[in-house]
Amino acid sequence: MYKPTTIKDIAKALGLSTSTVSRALRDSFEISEETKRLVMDYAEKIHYKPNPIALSLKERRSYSIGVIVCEVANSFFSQAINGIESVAYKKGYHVIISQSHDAYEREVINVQHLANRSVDGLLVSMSAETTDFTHLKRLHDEGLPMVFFDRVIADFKTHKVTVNNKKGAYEATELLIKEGHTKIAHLANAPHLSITPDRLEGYKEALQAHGLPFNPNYVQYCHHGGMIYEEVEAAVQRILQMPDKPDAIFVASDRLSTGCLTALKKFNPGNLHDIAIAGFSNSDVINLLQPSISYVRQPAYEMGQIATEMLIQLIESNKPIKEFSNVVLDTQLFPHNAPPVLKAS
Amino acid sequence: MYKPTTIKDIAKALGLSTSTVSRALRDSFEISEETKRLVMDYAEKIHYKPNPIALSLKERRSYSIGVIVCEVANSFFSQAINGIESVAYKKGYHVIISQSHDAYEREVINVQHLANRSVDGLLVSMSAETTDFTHLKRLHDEGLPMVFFDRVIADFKTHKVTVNNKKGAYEATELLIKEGHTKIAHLANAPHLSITPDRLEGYKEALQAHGLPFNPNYVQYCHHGGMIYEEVEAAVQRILQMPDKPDAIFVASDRLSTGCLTALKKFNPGNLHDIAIAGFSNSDVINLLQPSISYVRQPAYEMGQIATEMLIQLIESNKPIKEFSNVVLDTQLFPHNAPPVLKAS
DNA sequence: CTGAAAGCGCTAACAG
DNA sequence: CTGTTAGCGCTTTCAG
Repeated sequence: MYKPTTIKDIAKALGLSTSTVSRALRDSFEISEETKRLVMDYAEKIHYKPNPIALSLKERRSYSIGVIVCEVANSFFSQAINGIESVAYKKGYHVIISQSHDAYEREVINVQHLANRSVDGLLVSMSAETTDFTHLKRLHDEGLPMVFFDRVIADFKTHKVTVNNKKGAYEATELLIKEGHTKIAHLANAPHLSITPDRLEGYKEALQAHGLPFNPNYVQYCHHGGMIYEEVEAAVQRILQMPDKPDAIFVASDRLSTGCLTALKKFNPGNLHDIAIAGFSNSDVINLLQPSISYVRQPAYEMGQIATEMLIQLIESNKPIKEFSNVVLDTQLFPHNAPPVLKAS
Repeated sequence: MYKPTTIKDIAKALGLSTSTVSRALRDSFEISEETKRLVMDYAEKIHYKPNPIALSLKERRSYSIGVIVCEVANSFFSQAINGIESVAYKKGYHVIISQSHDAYEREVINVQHLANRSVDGLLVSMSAETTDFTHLKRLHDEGLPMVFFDRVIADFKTHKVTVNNKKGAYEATELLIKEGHTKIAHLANAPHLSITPDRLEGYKEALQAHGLPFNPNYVQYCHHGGMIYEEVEAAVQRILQMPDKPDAIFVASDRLSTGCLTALKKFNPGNLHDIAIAGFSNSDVINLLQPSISYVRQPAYEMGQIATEMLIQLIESNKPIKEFSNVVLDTQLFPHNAPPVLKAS
């Protein structure tokens, strides 16, 4: 059994009291240099490390923050996590990641698991399935700091970090229009996700601005956000089989974009450039894909950083915060013939 | 400030002692049904949740395991993490992920951070830069359970989970040979990583088995394992500019594979099928890449699962374990014209 | 059946 | 300058 050395061991070995040892280790001014040296040297020698759990219990905080995303095996989220981690570690916090796999039940369990006082705050991106927010609301009401990013909840009084989804969608759709496409379908994410209506709106506005009709049948939803490939394939198939077959698709997310390409490759192997694609994606191999696609990239790393800074500020503030900000960053559009981005952050 | 309810609050509210409440909550046989009901109902009503930190302090364990990988934004590792998470959560453990970014210093800091009694065990995949293992050795000697996966340390007495790297490399190289290539270069990972000599060996053996000469110049190392794109690009450039220019490349890892393709696309835009590629990769969009490549896939999810099961077994064993196993799984080869894998696990 | 008290490792008044 | 004591939330003897 792992039995780490404690302050008591040092005290006993040196014939001092635990409080003296504690103070010496924290370099307190009320301890003689001589004793400090003695204690420090001995602690060093036996590789003493304070027990963070005891500290947490005393200080009533764990210096850890929980992150809940749908999955880490997704470029957007893994980049966001890199951003989260970079500021968390810099400020002395651990990061505990958990995945909802876009399932409501998993989300509830994980949130419960993380909460219970084992994290000081939560960074949340909603699962695609979730429509009931009481599990989060309750914890938030009890005082657990939370910051939402990417997939947010509209009426939740806390900080949020998102991108301008409407604008990103508008630009992607407009690009397709400018390339000469007129029958543009939209492969959409789960309907109740915050990002879904925003992106739909941008898509619609771009059509309207360029005098193209909006055809509701052209919008196909994927309720599992691409987590189930078959669902994406079915949606793509519906699009391909429409009487008035689209000549382009605007795709609403990373996983949907790759799923869509896979499906197109399956249904249309000889004729990949039959349909143009523009979609949200943070993949770092997007430039290597075939058929080549235009894509909207979100500043995932920065989003993670900002959300974490906000959360830590919330955690470390001693007066209750009533004013919440909603940071909205811009996306970046990469037409499919643009030079490749060589490095993902 | 977040102030969760404690057992004391319940005791006070109900006019009981804390020990009675504690026992009632754990459904102890020595508490009357009536009292139990009273306590349970009230606890439910105020959403009482035991403080896991206090529990950890008492039980001297945290029910959390630390994972250290180079980065999560890498298909192999994010899939492995999914496997880790799936068994960890099932057995009631939290997973704390940290990334070394293939830098020695980060690895040391993170391992220290995780250890110190805040995790019950460690799941480790070495950083590409690390050559000194004392930070891990010491913790292990002090009794912290550890399991290595993928990138292991040869002389470290603990459980390990790897794939048959030599065989995977052999098969990939052989495939290139069977396709008619005779001048096969090898884009290799950092030299001191365990997987590097193994994969090099498989490459060499395949050449030899088919009567091809081994040309040491054909082996180009990337000391940062692809984390720095420029390094990969330079290596690819050296390969392309060789007097006896190779007609194929066997690439040793995920990040190198995509980096290699990006570089080829840059140097050779018109002539992508000039050089055939076969490489290790767990990307789920590999079938969409252009130029298309053959790839060796590792059972990342299973590796994560097995490693975690072993670790938890180590943690929960009360007698010290002296016999360690080295699980070696098989890789799977996908020729570049094979039907696509539709779902990543 | 229930309560009082000790202790997990650490810090922080409070005394000397 | 150093020691004693109490307490963070919880479980667990040990006493009733």
